[in-house]
Amino acid sequence: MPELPEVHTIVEGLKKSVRNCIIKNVIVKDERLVAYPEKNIFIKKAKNKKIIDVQRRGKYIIICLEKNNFIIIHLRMTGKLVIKKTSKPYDKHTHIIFRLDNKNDLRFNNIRKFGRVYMINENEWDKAGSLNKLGPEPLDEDFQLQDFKKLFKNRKTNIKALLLKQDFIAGLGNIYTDESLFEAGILPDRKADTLDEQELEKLYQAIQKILKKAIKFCGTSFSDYVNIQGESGAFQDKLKVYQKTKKPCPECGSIIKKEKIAGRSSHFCPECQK
DNA sequence: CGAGGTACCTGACAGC
DNA sequence: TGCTGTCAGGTACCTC
Repeated sequence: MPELPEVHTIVEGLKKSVRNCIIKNVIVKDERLVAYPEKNIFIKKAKNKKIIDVQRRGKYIIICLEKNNFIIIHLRMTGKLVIKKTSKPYDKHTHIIFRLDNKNDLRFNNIRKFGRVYMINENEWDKAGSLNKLGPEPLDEDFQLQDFKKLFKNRKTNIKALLLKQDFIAGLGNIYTDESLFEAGILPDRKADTLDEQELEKLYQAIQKILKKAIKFCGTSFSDYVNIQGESGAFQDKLKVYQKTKKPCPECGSIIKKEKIAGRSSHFCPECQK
């Protein structure tokens, strides 16, 4: 489900709802989702630990526990985190339950079971998927235009594939790459080394603008909800090309096209994007 | 290293 | 109604 703005929204919700709670128990209904360490060790390590804070890096959710332990969650395609009263029955797709000390559960729902959780200490960042290999945060204040331009040195692949690579830049997924490329007027199959200085600047500005706007609207929800209380985001109403195949471009009226690029369906305006 | 394909899963929807 | 095929917001792993 989620890209950077959705994960950001979820993390903000988690800060309000689980900070200072103690994890009393963990119930794992499908151990495939526990990537590290082994299920029983995971449960043992999480038990009776206090949640100090919740943070985000790329699309990873980082739940900071006392004693420098961290629960890392990646939602992948269909993952959701919800707060439910402990007394409420589980959803069909609830696979991991963190039972808290305030009569609430933090539940990890995951239709397609692609999501993963990790439990690490301060020396185990390399155990949490590709968390320690992520590229820069696009909204980091220190991430300036010149840093963005530097990333493009010697990169020859198409721009869509590059923006989707989490070790190139963190947090962008299929929605926001398509929307950012439209905003910047760049076709998704352009080779990265053909972008001129002006186009790189437009793309840098577009990514910032789109992500900030999506965060403001609490992300994009299609059939799913986004935030921890089950409320929808609203950015889906602001999308200009993503899932607008055969609809008129909001800028020029041309028909929006969809093509498979970098293995993902890519939406673009053949007139506005060059 | 880069690029491209496939695997992992379930459900929704289109077309017959 | 029900079958089949395709598609889905992501990433890991394999091969060339």
